[in-house]
Amino acid sequence: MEETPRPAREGPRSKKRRQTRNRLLEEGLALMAQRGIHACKVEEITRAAGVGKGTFFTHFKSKQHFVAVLVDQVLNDLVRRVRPLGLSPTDAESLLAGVGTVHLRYFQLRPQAAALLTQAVGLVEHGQAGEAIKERLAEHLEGVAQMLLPACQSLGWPPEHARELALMVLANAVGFFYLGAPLGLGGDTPMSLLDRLGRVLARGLARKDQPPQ
Amino acid sequence: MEETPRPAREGPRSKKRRQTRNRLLEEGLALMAQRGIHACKVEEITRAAGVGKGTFFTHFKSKQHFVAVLVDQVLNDLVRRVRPLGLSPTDAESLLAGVGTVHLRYFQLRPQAAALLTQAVGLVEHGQAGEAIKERLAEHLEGVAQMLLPACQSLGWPPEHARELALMVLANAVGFFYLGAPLGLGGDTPMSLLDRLGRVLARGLARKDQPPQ
Amino acid sequence: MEETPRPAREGPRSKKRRQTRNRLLEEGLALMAQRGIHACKVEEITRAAGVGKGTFFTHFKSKQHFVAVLVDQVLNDLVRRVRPLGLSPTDAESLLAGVGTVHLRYFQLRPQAAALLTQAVGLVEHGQAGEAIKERLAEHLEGVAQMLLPACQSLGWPPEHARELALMVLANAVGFFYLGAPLGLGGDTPMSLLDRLGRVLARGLARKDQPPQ
Amino acid sequence: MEETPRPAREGPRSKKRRQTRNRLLEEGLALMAQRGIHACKVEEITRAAGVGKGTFFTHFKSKQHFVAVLVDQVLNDLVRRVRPLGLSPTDAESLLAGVGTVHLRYFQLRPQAAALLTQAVGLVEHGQAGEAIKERLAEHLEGVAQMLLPACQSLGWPPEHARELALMVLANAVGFFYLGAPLGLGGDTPMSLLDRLGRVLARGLARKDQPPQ
DNA sequence: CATGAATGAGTTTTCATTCAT
DNA sequence: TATGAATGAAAACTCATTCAT
Repeated sequence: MEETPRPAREGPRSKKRRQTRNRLLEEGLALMAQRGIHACKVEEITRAAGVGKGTFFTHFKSKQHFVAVLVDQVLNDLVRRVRPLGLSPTDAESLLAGVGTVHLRYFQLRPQAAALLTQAVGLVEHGQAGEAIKERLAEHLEGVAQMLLPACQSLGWPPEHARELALMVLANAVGFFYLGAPLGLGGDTPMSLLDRLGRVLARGLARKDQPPQ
Repeated sequence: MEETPRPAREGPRSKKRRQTRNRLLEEGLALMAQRGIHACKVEEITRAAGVGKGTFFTHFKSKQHFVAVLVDQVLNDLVRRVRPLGLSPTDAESLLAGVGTVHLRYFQLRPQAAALLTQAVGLVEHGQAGEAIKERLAEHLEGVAQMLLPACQSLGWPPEHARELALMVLANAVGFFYLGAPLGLGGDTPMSLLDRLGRVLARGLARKDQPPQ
Repeated sequence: MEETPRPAREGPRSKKRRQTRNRLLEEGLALMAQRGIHACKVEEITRAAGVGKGTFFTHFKSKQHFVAVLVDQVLNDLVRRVRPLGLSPTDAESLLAGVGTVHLRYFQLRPQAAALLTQAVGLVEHGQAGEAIKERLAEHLEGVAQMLLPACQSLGWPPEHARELALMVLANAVGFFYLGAPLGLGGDTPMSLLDRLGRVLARGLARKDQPPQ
Repeated sequence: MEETPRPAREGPRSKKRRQTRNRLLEEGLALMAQRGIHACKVEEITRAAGVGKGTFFTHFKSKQHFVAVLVDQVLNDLVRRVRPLGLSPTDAESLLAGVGTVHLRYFQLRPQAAALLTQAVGLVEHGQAGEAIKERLAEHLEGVAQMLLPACQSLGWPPEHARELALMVLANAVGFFYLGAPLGLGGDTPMSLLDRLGRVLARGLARKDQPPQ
């Protein structure tokens, strides 16, 4: 992932080439999020990027691989904000709250990323690019789960289900903004409320369970 | 929504016709969830339902309308489980916890429903059927928001943002199982953990905010 | 081969359907022979047959399968003329001469068939349809070889190389008219000469070898 | 034909350039014979020759012209073996037998040449390069026909049909190895049998025609 | 000259939808 | 009403060819 697909060679003079590639990714993310992965045609992307149709396929083996690269980028970007939280040691609740809040803020500012991730999941069963997406997603969740692992114990959450915790955090944020977007919900939610939602998981788990009845 | 498109009259004698329609919806939901709305072809659905391809279009104006009907059904079904919680008065936390838990349980048992709702959102901008889906979704959230309204006050949640609360509950459940499914997450989560997650929103909100530091 | 590919069911009322299929094959053979298999586009064939482009693919899984069916037809047709010669017992030379002459006459009258067979060989390595073509061709040669088997002995031709004999007869005729066509050769060769050429293989083999010099 | 297209002058110093050109032709012949003229992409050829894609077009005006050059080369090569037979005077039968045998041997050793010639015929109607191929082929046959002319009389073959004789000899050999190749026939035919086949035309024609029945 | 990045015309194939039977 | 044959608009992708470096 993330490397040039056809010929891996990246000449030094081709700074322009990389710029084109980035423009394609940028415009592609925007268009796919806006109109849907399927409704968005390759030619639209190239037109938006100001290059010929064929150019797309010199950068990406297929439309699906393009999506896979996009997913990879988004997750890399996301993890860059999340990881730091795991480095400075805090109590379990603060850690989880931080992670939740960062997720919500991230996708509030980038509803495109939420749209992309959600729709990309639909490709997971189709072709090798789909497989790549699936693996990347699994890897990401695994990473976040590792981060949350220390918190599990003090929250009384079984560590073998840490991945579900990570999933819940992601699904929360992604789902909220993906479902909300077309309904005009989520985008304008005040940050104070959003933060409160972000902390909710942590707080809810932290509170001592009363006898379940 | 929910009415036969071409001839609006639903003859009482044609029980078989309704059966066919239901079989189409049933198989369609399964196939669309499994293979994706786009990858699932009309002919696959009719074949699975044991009818000719043309029959599909005597029941549904288009493939998109079919999806709209499916969405309508799913939301009707969901609301049928949720509504009762709003009728017997309880405290805010219990109400919200109940709603959350019901959502999670519902979609754990029906990952198809989660897949359908998520993918249907991608159609929202396309055509009149998309519009219908959007409206139905908005209406649904509005309904749940109404239900949660009484809880808002005691939780200190601004009532004009009740819809966001409803959205969060739905997004939680739908996202968790839709993203989790291809990764093998969520489906096997023990009910005890799931319930804990279901209550999390309620508990997290209920807990008194300490001074934010 | 030779059967409807997608859905094998052939309703009784659809005589028209089979007519369409035949028209496609007919026009396809003509166009492919004239302009080359590659240069001949599917849409040209359907246009010539007076049907929509999509119709082609309801009859044939792909363009290559179409060619495979065509090859099958041509070989069936050819064998229908050749086989009778093997039934009435004659001497080796007459048998071989007859087979050679029939081949030449056949392809003189049907240069399209020669063009098709030749070009179809070029597809042999590509895809499953290519495989089918290859097998059909092998089967055909095997059949002719069987026919020629009795003649081998009296001609002193090793029976395990009977297939080469069959190949030579076919290659002769096909090559002659395929290479000759664009040069204006072959088509007008008087039948008397053609027959002489047809007998040539038989006579040449029949003649006792003098001590090789 | 045979001259470099863009700049017709063949600088004496650029030996390397000619080497590159030859490598392209060599690899091109091999690849086109192996995978088919159409399936073989320009880039494959340049890659095999170890040069950049653009280089191809500095040597050849187009892919089709490349094929034309290849055809020209093959025929030149072939004629180099055939011509000597016409110089030392022999009887008609020996001449024809020699020509036939040389053809068969030539293409048995060079199935690539057979494949190329056959497929090149398919280009004959397309573009100016096709025209060039056609003319080169006609010229070649004319040449061989001239060679065979003296034999015609004593064989009782009408001299105005000498070109058909030449065509038959070529078609024989080319067809045999082109059709045979994918079926595994021809390549291993023992030389003794091959020579017998090569002489067949001569012998068959030489024998006095009995009253045709 | 050599190169490989860019290009877009061109092709096969798919599939929702229509409609005659 | 049910059917499945026919349709053609689309869309991804290919690849010979051009051209700036």
